[in-house]
Amino acid sequence: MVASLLPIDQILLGDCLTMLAQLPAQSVDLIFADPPYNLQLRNELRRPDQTLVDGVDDAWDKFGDIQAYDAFTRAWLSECRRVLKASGTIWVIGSYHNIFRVGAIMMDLGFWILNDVIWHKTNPMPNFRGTRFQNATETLIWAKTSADQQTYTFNYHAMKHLNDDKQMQNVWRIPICTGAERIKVNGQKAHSTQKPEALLYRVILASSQPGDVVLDPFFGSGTTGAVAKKLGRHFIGIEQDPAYVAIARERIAAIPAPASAALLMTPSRREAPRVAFGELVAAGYVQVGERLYSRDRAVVAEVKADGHVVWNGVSGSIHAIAARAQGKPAYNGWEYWYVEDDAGRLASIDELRERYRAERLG
Amino acid sequence: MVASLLPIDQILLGDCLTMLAQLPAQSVDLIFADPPYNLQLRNELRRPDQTLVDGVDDAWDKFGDIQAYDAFTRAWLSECRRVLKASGTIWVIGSYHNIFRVGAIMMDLGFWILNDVIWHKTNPMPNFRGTRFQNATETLIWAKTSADQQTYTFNYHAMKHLNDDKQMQNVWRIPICTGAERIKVNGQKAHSTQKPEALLYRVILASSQPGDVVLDPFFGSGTTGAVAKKLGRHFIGIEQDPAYVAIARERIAAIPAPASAALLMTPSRREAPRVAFGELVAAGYVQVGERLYSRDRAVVAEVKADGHVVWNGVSGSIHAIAARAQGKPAYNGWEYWYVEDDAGRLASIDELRERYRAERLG
DNA sequence: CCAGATTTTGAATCTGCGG
DNA sequence: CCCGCAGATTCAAAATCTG
Repeated sequence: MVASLLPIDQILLGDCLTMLAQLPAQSVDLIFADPPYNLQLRNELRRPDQTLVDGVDDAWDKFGDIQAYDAFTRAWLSECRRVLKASGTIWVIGSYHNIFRVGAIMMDLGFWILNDVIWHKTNPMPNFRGTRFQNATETLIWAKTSADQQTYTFNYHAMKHLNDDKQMQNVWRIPICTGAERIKVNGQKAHSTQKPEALLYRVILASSQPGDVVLDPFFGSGTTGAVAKKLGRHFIGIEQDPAYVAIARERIAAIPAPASAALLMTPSRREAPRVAFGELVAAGYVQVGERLYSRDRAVVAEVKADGHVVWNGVSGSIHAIAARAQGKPAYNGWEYWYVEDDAGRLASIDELRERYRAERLG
Repeated sequence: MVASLLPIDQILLGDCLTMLAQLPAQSVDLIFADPPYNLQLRNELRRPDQTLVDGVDDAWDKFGDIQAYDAFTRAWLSECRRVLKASGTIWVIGSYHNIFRVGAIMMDLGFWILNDVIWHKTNPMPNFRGTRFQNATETLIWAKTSADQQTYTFNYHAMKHLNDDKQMQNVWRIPICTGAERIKVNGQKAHSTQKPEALLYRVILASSQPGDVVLDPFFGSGTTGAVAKKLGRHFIGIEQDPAYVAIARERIAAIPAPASAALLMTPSRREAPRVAFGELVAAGYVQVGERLYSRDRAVVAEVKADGHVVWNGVSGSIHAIAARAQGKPAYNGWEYWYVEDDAGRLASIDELRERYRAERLG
């Protein structure tokens, strides 16, 4: 739920640390942070045809020394940890110039890393000098607030669906932000490190629910806000440059209202209403005395009135008996047992449960 | 050149720090280090079929606390920096459990990072619990001894040739070590974390010359020595476990005199980029809530944010719903569904995929 | 002996709720 | 806090088995 005092769907103009300090503790569900990378470019870089590469030389990426960068990193990450709900998670993106320092500081502050996710760019800039491997990646760290944190949002099945129904890996092949998506002002890049919406799409879809509040303390051109709005999430942005704020406001305002909530959700099997096997018996979906079969019919059990089953004289839950019949320490009985229909075919009791849920539990 | 007092092509049995201290300063050309990752596994892990995962529970991966791990890391990296020639470079491999600490300490000691290289495993272990993204990577840091170091070995063209004559990226798709290459003792893994030779092949071929000395302070089963010998380099291994030393000695002794490098090369596999329908949604080629039509418009489905579609209240992949709508066991959804363009004409989603591939995947 | 089916396995910080 | 238990959860490649 949204706390009433939160500056929902707003961009706060000001210094990152100052503005973070004004947010209440444990108030946001998700944080995405794209901090300065502290690039240390020594000279201008030219392509083989001698044209100049337009690199990052913004004032916001200049720090006195590495200690100053560490201190700044520790400060904003500490504030983020305070502001994050107990159930929340944080994403931080960086490159090899800064991500190791960021990751070590996150661990020192108590964050517990869930994954390092590799953004593998499909169209990275070449290494013009032939002096190193082509740098085609940036790294995202996804973490919860502590090792002991019990629950956090991970829309496992949404990610699996996005990936052709196979478990999604921690390597994401996504193009850099170019073309119509890249915001330009007078023909120039409006922001030197604008992130692609496809990247935020995965971050937000994976680790938040519709209606959640997503905080981005380095809002820049507003990609986080734009995708949050498209996916029916609220956002809070912090940005110190008025020009970026103006660009982001205009960008987000132009986005139409999100699609219907149902299309934004991927229900988790874990959150489906729990059904005890005994409920199926009580409701007549399974009869007392009816036989349950393993898939190959080698194991046969009998249903008791209390929802337990009897096999070889042993009584127990569908799970306990399925485990015992296979000599395993545990087993999900819903996937093990079948009943015989009128035509003599086997039907899974998991399908019966699905039918019960649809017909009786809405 | 090889210093005469160096213990060339030998495995030194003993503690890593003690043995490193005995090596002369600026004496080796390349270091590859695979230190303990300090995994902190809390419970046993079982696969969905209840079989037990044989995890890493070796004594050598146990540290008192994170400070002890940092101190150890700083100590062996300092020694490595002393032992490395002014023209040498170092590789360190790790996972998200330790690589951020290792990277930060390397920077603190004065190492200058050249690349972070992602080992993208082609056959990683799944996340059996569905609680995170499948962890399919390990990270290598490649660094020179200081920012001011002028020269170092990088066989740019050898890498380019390995990669179908295109500049090699910092993402390497290599299988984990299995099959005949995986050393077994009494049918059990001889070492719990044996690295594939293909990985060391790239490391050594990229950053050393034939005749150079490659040092590995955590020698383990001796993959570094085996590949160094095959590629005509000298090695020095340090290993504290006599059992591992025996295994590595036998392994390396069985390797014949170096063959021509060309015979050892792993041909790079070119894979046609697989595109999930969800990618088109994430990239805005199809909108959330947009309608998909069968060719005759008799079947209409709606697009969800996760790339599944909804038809008659049933949700599933484009393939599953296309099959279901036709009463078939399976169907290729790419050939079944169409979207309506601005002029009201139907356009195949397969054409959209083609356009996406051309525009986004190069 | 071969093709196809089945089983095995891997550096993993891997559950949640109620009593 | 601990304990018990329902029940959700896997992919690619190699090895082994079967017909």
